[in-house]
Amino acid sequence: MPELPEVETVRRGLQPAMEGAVVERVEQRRADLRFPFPDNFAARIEGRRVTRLKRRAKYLLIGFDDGAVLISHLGMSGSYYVDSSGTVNTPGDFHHDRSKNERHDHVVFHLAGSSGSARVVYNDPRRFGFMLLTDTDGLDAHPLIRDLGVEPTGNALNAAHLANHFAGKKAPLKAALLDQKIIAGLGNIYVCEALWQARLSPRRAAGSLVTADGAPVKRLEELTRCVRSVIAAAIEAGGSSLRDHRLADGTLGYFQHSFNTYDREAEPCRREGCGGKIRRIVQTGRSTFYCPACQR
DNA sequence: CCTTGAACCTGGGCGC
DNA sequence: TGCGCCCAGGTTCAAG
Repeated sequence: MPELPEVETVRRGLQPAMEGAVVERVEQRRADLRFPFPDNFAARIEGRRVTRLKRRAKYLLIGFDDGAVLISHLGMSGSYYVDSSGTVNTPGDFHHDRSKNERHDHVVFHLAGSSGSARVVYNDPRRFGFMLLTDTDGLDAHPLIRDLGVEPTGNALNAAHLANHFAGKKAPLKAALLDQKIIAGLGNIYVCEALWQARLSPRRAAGSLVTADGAPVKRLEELTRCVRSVIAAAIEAGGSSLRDHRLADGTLGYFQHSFNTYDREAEPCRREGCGGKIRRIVQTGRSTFYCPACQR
């Protein structure tokens, strides 16, 4: 469940259980996910206190009291869940049926916190996710972090930044917005949704939104606002829950009910007075959903 | 430089 | 019921 809003939702869900807690034991149940685990992975974390839970783009960053940082990426199917049944006040509502998935519980963090013990479990059927270790000082220079573009939250994302990167680009807007070196954290769903909001065709060349002297045109400013608002709304809704993925606290995000394009092929466009039909095309090997009638 | 396609994995849905 | 095919929220690497 992994675009930026989902990872941010995971971060918020894990924070109460993890921040300030001591990792007493780590069960690493296989040698690799997408990449091999770091050498002595469990040993390097056991006994450490979690100081901070952060996020950069789609990366979850778990900081420890010795300066170590665990970089966790959820790939396509990674998820975390918290089992706090050792605590006094157990919500108890997260005990949904996980039986068929348990064989994909690859890592279990056993935590001791101020309010009792908890297990944080990482589950990932397709194993496109991974965990790596670095340290706070080296984090910004880490190859996975170094080249990331701006966060689509906050002020870093603005039309001038996009104009710089879009100028002269023939690549379609869909591809340009998915490029993590320009904006970090957008994925297939939210790119489709932002383009619908901005009434822009995913097939339009990115460079067509930049003037000859490199300035953003009005519609690029509008696109910037749409990207920011779609991401903000999705975070607010707790992300999207597809294919029954759960959030860290066992609940479901509900932004999928707000989709205007994603997975709505042949359904009517929801724009007032448009009357068009959502179409599915394939761009760079991935589905794009859009309304050819109102997105130009 | 750029764009495209395949690869990495498992599981769910659909047509036959 | 079963099999084969297509599809899935991501990223990387090779080839043209």
